[in-house]
Amino acid sequence: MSNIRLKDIAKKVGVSTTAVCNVLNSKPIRIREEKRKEILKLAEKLNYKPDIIASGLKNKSTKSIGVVIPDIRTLFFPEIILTIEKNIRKRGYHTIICNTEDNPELEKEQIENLLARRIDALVIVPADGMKNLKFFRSINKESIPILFMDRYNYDEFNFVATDNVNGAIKGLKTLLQTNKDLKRIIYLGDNRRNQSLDDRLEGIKKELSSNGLTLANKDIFLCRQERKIIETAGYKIFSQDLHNAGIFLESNRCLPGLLDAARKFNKKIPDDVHVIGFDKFEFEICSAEDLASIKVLTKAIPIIHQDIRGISKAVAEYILACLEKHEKLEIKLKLPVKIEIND
Amino acid sequence: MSNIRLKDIAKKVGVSTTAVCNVLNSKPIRIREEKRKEILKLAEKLNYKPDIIASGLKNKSTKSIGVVIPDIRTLFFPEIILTIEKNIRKRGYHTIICNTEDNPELEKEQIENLLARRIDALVIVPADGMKNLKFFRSINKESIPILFMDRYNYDEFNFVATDNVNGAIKGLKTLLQTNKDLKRIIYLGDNRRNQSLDDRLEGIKKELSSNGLTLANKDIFLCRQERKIIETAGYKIFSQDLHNAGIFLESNRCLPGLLDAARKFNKKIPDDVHVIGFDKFEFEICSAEDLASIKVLTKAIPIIHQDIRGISKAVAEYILACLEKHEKLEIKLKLPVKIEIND
DNA sequence: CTGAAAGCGCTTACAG
DNA sequence: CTGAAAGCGCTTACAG
Repeated sequence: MSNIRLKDIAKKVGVSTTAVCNVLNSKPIRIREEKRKEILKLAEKLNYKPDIIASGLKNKSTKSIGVVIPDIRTLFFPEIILTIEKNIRKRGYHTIICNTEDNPELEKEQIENLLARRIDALVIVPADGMKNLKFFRSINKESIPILFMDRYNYDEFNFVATDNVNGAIKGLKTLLQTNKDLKRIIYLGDNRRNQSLDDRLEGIKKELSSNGLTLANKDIFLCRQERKIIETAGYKIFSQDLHNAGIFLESNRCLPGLLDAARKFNKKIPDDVHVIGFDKFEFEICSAEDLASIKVLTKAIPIIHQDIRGISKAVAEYILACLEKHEKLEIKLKLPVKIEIND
Repeated sequence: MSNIRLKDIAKKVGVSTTAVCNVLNSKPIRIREEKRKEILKLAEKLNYKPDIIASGLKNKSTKSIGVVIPDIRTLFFPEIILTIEKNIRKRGYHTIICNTEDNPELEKEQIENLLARRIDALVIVPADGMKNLKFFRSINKESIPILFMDRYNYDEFNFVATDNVNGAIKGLKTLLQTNKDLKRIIYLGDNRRNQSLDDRLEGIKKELSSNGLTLANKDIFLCRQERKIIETAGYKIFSQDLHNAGIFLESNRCLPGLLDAARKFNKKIPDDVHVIGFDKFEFEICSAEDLASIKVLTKAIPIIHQDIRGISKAVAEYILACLEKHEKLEIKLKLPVKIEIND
């Protein structure tokens, strides 16, 4: 295939590589029309593809965007990445995806590697509560645009994310409407905190207080997001009187564990307690227990959907705009959620 | 950060870039020990990272592996990619992932772009029944190792995949054991065929014939893998007498649609008919209907698991071996499945 | 033991 | 209008 170089085409047509390069990159025509056509035809015929590595070395642009995420095995990130990819592909850019396993050391290693690959821009979903803050500060001085996604830090960095405060508020409002007698919220979330998650918690507190209610500390359950551990937290929840209570899930990833717990306590959702949470969820049905747990649900729960498409598009557009203008534009974008009520 | 070049270090230490390059790449020591240490210390201090692009241009190695898959939004591929990545990262390699949307034209475009990026090796899950066969033949002559994954073509290309014939046989055996009266199999699969899927079909035919049974043509349902369309196919299935019949799913991706159909016909699984299929599946519960459909299952169905970890590891090991030996080794690997019976 | 020089393939400022 | 030459940063065969 394309081991064809500019030089090869130049030799065959009998012009300089300069000429060929100019023609193929449609630089102002400084060559006889006849030669120009000949070059284009030959390039076509030989299926010439410029060596992106070589042109990258010269141009300081590799036409690639680094995307650093915690884990690709989710519902959330593949969707986002696919959309980003689609949007930047048209302009000749590719993504290089790196997983950090939510581990700051690996994150640093991955980012350093991406920088050594001379990526043109960097999109980061920072690991573990942004433990690499100092490192992020240092790379933020780099010349390439750096954008945080999904998780953020208000003041220092550019970001595109969900409006988590208002998302949580909207979710809680839905819950309050469904259950007029609601007097108490139980909050179930992750024990690894970051600004996005704290914002959800804050939203709940805020909206409760506008309703003359408060979120008791004992009603905040933060634990590692593993099914068994969530189930254990669920025991504490379901052993209480849940009359007039509702459960707010920081993420619906909590749901399988919560259902496991409900099943053991013979509770039904939403019959015994109303639940709402962020993000769509899928239930992997691999065992009799899974099947039993799913039957705890007598109605689908309402879902707070993040605007995945909106986030992806904003990210792609921002990156392309920066690269086009050769400038690190400013962006602090928080996108609204949509509530899906599943009746 | 690292805009530090070899030249910079050389200048500061007072040696040639050659010397610095040799030291940092631990080439046979041809330099005073004292200088060597000085170079290493300074590189460390300045956090020198060699420019992978520049070294790539010279070495013809970019330390990156292209991975071309139909769609990253599945359960299957993210898991595989993550494992491949983990295994090649140790040796300094990265993956560049491309989605083809199962579209041969896009696939060709993506691969050409990867080649222009001078990737060191290419892993392909070919789109749409290997429509790009000719193209694959032409790139297979390239100097870099090319490996097919998951989907294959027996004779021409190297591959790592599941042993689909025997996987289907094993699955059918399980079904026959569960239901001793089984006399008939209904096969539900994809209408976009490829060797992997044909092998599953073949396995079923083979095993049926060893049991003195046959797969009737009217019992083979091949359709587009969309929930609504599968549901319609399901109508035809469930309107029949399913006494002594079992359903074999080419992929459990069919399951939601099949459950939708079963629900409308008021059938239960496995009470009314036993089902088995390839791959684990997740059910997205977004509506009352989803919830109703899931309740068609009174027991979790047995699952034919592909050896995802085995596939990923074999892929990574093959690639690394080729790159180490500078040779395109041969591999035609079919890995056995595992049956998970969910009691 | 050490370094100057050429070269990977593309690009561009500059000289004709 | 056209092309020779220098350079991106790293690497290596070669000359000292």
